[in-house]
Amino acid sequence: MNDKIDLKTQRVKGYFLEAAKRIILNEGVENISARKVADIAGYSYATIYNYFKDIDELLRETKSLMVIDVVNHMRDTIDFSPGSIEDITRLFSSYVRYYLDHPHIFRFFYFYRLSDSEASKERYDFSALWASSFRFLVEAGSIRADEVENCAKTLIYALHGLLALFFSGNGLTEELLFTDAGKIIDFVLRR
Amino acid sequence: MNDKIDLKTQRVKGYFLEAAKRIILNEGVENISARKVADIAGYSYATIYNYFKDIDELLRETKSLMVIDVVNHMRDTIDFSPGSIEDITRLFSSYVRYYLDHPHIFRFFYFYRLSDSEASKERYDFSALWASSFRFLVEAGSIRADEVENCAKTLIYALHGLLALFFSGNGLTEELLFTDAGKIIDFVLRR
DNA sequence: GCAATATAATTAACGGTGTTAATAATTTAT
DNA sequence: ATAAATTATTAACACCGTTAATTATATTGC
Repeated sequence: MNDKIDLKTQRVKGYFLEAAKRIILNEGVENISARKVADIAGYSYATIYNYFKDIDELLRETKSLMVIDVVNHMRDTIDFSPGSIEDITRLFSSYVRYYLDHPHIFRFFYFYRLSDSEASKERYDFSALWASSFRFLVEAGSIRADEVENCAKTLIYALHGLLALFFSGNGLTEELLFTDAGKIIDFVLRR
Repeated sequence: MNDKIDLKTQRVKGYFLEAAKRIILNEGVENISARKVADIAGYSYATIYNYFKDIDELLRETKSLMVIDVVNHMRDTIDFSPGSIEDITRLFSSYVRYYLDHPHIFRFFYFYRLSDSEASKERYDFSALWASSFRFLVEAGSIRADEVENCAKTLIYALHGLLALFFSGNGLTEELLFTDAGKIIDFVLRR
């Protein structure tokens, strides 16, 4: 009986989470509000507080769902076993392109501060995944085996820095973003 | 006569700007409000709108002032003519340390989205400044002359990526930030 | 099936926000 | 000193997150 209640509870929570996701995707997290979420979900605004402690908790759970979405998308569309530097460039370009196509997602993930909690301690360490993609460079003699991790880290952080700078609106244009990204990938991998 | 009016206008604007700066520095931009700013400045909240189109304009001008402050601070405290890789490491460490000591400034500069305007097109391109700091590495034979710019860019973007990731609250600890920063600086400059 | 109970959803309200219009106070010009 | 222009203030509006009290719905025991 309790599991039936849980099922219903989870369903209603899902309505709110889906609504929040839609608003963030279309309008950005800065344009979300309890009223809007409740409207789309088909409930009154105060009902949210029967399922979430506050808006922050709603946003945290929404983020968890959206992270899964992004990871799935990356897995499906990006080839993580490159065989050449051009492949790696394409790989990183896809990554950058994804966030350029979905600016609200980037800004929600990396610019919007959720209050700290247990859940926020989840850390997704992709450096191992990236590093494995770089193995072929060792065999090709481009970099030493013990440099793989640092090489991957340098690239990831630099690209994230470029993206963050671009979305912060401090004057970095999309064109400059791509030329600098290319320069950096070249510099790190090809010298 | 008109310049006297302008002087007074600029003075009152300054009171609001100083108030905004103080709040951002102490509480962060997310805790600013027209009422708070006016309170500190010693005016009523609606008076702001005689001097600024809206809060966004107030924040944009506040940011301009704060950028000048940061640039001055960097000029005064950082030695931009390093003679060794250790010096460069120290240089970047100071840069990182500054923002770790002033998280509200970083978040205001890079996480808070001001609506686009003419003023927001100001772009501060530091890469030339950084690049000049790297000249000695060419003479020392560490990197080629045509690599200086890419080398500087890689480092700056990577460090900014690290900082952005840290302040976004996605699980990067201060400890990991410093170890990774060290690894990256080593990887880029020393191999 | 019906009453009692527990659960869920709603409305009303509070103190906060940015912003505007109407009003009051002050300074400037004649 | 009075008229005009400028500056500052208060009142109001529509929005926000959140809580308490109230209503509606569903579940339980008989």
